[in-house]
Amino acid sequence: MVETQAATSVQGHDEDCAKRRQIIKGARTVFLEQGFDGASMGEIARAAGVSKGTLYVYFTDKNSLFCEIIEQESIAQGMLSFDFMPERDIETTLKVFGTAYIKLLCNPRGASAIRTVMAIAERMPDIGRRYYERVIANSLGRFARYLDQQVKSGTLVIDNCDLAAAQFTKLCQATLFLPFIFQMTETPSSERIAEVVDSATRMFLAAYRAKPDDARPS
Amino acid sequence: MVETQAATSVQGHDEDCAKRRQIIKGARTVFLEQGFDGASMGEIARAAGVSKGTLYVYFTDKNSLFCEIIEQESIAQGMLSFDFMPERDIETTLKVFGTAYIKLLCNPRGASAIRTVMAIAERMPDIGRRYYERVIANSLGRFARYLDQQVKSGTLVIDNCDLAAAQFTKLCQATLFLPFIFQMTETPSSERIAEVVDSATRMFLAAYRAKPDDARPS
Amino acid sequence: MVETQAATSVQGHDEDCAKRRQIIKGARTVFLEQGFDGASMGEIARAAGVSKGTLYVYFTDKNSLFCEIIEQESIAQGMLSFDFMPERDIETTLKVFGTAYIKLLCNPRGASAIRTVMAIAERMPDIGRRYYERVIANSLGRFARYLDQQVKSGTLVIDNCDLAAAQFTKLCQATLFLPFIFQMTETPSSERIAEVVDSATRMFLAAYRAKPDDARPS
Amino acid sequence: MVETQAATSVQGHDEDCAKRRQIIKGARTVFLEQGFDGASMGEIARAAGVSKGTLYVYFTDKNSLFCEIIEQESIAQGMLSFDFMPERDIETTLKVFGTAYIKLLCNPRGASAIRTVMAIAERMPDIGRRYYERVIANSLGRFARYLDQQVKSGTLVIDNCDLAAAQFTKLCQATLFLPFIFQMTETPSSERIAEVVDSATRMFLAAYRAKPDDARPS
DNA sequence: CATGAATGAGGATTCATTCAT
DNA sequence: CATGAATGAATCCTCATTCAT
Repeated sequence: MVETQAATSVQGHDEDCAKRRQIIKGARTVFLEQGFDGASMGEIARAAGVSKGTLYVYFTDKNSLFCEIIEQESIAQGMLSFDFMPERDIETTLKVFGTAYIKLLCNPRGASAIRTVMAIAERMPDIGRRYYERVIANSLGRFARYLDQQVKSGTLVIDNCDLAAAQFTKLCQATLFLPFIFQMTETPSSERIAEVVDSATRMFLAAYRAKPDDARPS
Repeated sequence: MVETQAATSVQGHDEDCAKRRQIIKGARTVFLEQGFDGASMGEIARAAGVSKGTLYVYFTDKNSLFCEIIEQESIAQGMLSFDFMPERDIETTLKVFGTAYIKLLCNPRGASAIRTVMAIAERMPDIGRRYYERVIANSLGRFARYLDQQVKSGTLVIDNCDLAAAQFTKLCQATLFLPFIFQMTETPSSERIAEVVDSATRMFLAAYRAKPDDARPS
Repeated sequence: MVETQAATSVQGHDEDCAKRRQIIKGARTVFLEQGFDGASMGEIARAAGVSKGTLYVYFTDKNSLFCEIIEQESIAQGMLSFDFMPERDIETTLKVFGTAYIKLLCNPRGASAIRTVMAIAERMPDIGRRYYERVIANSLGRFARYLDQQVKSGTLVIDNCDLAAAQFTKLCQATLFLPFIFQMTETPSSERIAEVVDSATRMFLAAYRAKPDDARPS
Repeated sequence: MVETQAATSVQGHDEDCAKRRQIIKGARTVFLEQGFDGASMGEIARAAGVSKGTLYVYFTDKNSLFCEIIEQESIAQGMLSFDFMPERDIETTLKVFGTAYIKLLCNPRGASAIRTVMAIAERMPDIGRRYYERVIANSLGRFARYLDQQVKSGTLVIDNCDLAAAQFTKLCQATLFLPFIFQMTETPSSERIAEVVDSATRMFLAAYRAKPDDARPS
């Protein structure tokens, strides 16, 4: 109510007023738990602690509320990104990245988002694409560029860095992701993650690390 | 309602009479195309060419019909399995298996099933688990046993064959599976599949093929 | 349940089975009493003695139920038509027709239909047009053709029979129709109707009856 | 909220302060365009350029706002009335009046008002009655009094001037009003109006003009 | 007074399920 | 057994109305 805030508080219910955030929070819970069809606007309203009518003050319909949730979720996950510090040795970098990546994928929230988006991707392809681009392609792209640098600096020998990036992330998922997403296990322990990521790193480096002979072909 | 029918009508409707199969066929189409919530019993009845009432003669409710579909689908996919001919050289075996595996995963039917089950796994965890066991763990298990044999026969050196099996299948998915399931691309071409599977095979063998030195440590 | 009926009973819920008629009856009451927007599907269901769901078995939506009501109503009113017996003397014919016409217009049911259709004509022009053609233009047209005959037979001298027909029906409405439709009065008594129709007839004949001189211009 | 405004804000909101007029203007547009049920308070607020809350400062509810609109509209139309200059010859007077009357009835605004009121008359009979009295009975009454004068001055011979007044206005509507209100045609052209009004005038005078013989029966 | 955010009752519509035939 | 008409609960969404500021 003071002048310093006046400029931003005028904006009405379009940006990020408290109610809107409150709704989004409730909707995220319900949508990610129940999926698009499983979630009802009534339940969302209850979860958010507002009336059903209020939902429609902030979002034109169920669809657009859902899109907003996925959008935010994908931005949030896309931002959680991984610093590839070029000066650090490759092995450590791979392990740190792989571990962080798996922890993102194999926790209840990340898995819910993936499941929910995957489920709806056939009927709402745009949602699927946006999510893929924001969350998956984005990390993968940054990782691929890191690999590029390493190739240029002679540490690695890789033909197709995009493929290599995908390969590494896939290797890290090995026995962890699918069992988790199909509800076979709880979130994997740090030990199991470390084990799988170590193996992935070894395999990756075995395939792509520059050999001494490569460097000195003369 | 007359006696002439009594004999046949006694047998019950529990096994696999034609009507039941007909219903399952229609339901599979609709469930896999639309997902659990998207499918309506009316549409299923229409697709199966029976009345809505008949659905309830064979299945107690929508839920149990869905379970049956997924059960059958998972059995069907689990049966489509891969012959690991021990006499064939490893490289070829890996490539043949990898290619078949990806073709199974990245075609509309396989993807629909995975999507559908993944989507529901949070609300119906049993379904998720059964599917995983039947379809994924099953193939993976057989592949792991094949690797075991190869380890025993000295062709490969693998510490954890379950992990290795998962690694190979994951490597084969590298750049193919997710873009497909998130609707970024159509079913990948044979060429692209071959490329990715070849790279996976190379990487796998680089890591796990027995080196000449390994064999003669004595 | 006997064979003689088999052929017609097959038709399902498309033609005029009892339920459908029952729904239409209830819907007519409610729609004509409350107008399109004022009527709720719940109230219609209650008035028809069926469940809300049943309404949608027979009609795709509120709109099409409404159209059906108006269609039927307009057909019913259009069929109530007026015999113009050429052999009867004109004066009697006009009085009989005028009286019947006003009784149609100025009774609760006819008025409700006109009101309801008029109200919706701006948003659903097709409904307005169909109703006008079926109910109004139809009677008017037949009356105009009767006048034509009388002109040809020398009894009347009329330049524009369509205009004349409209004029007569309007004259008959004089002080009756609007007060009734705006709820100023109950259905007018036969005496009042006779009075107005007599006056209309006199005026019409004063303007259009062939004078003796017209017939013998020689 | 400061004292400077106190003085003016005391006067209450009952009469015709600017805000109130502003609301009425917006509401008229929306109500006449969409009908009572079709109009939403939100749209009215938008059309009036005030907040929804303000509507309820000036009017207790939607109903009473609607009544006010119809009231004002009926007054406005009732005032648009027709000067019956006694010195002008009857034929001209009738033609001028008939033409003005039809132009009032058969233009979008007049038609909207009639349609709107007619539509609601069954559910809100008072509204119907007030409108009839103000708009229809009023013009008709003044016209009837004019006819009275003409009867007294010997120009016309009319038994029931109220009936005659209604007859003339009805004759003028002949082929024009109903087709227009049922959306069969656009606003009729001046030529068509002139044609119908001329015919009405001729017919009216043929029936009611004093004949030379009438005047000198003695 | 003026606002507009918030409400919740009510409306149209869908759909899993039942039941008389 | 097979049917399909009938149901009514549940869903999304709208809108008149209220109230704190």
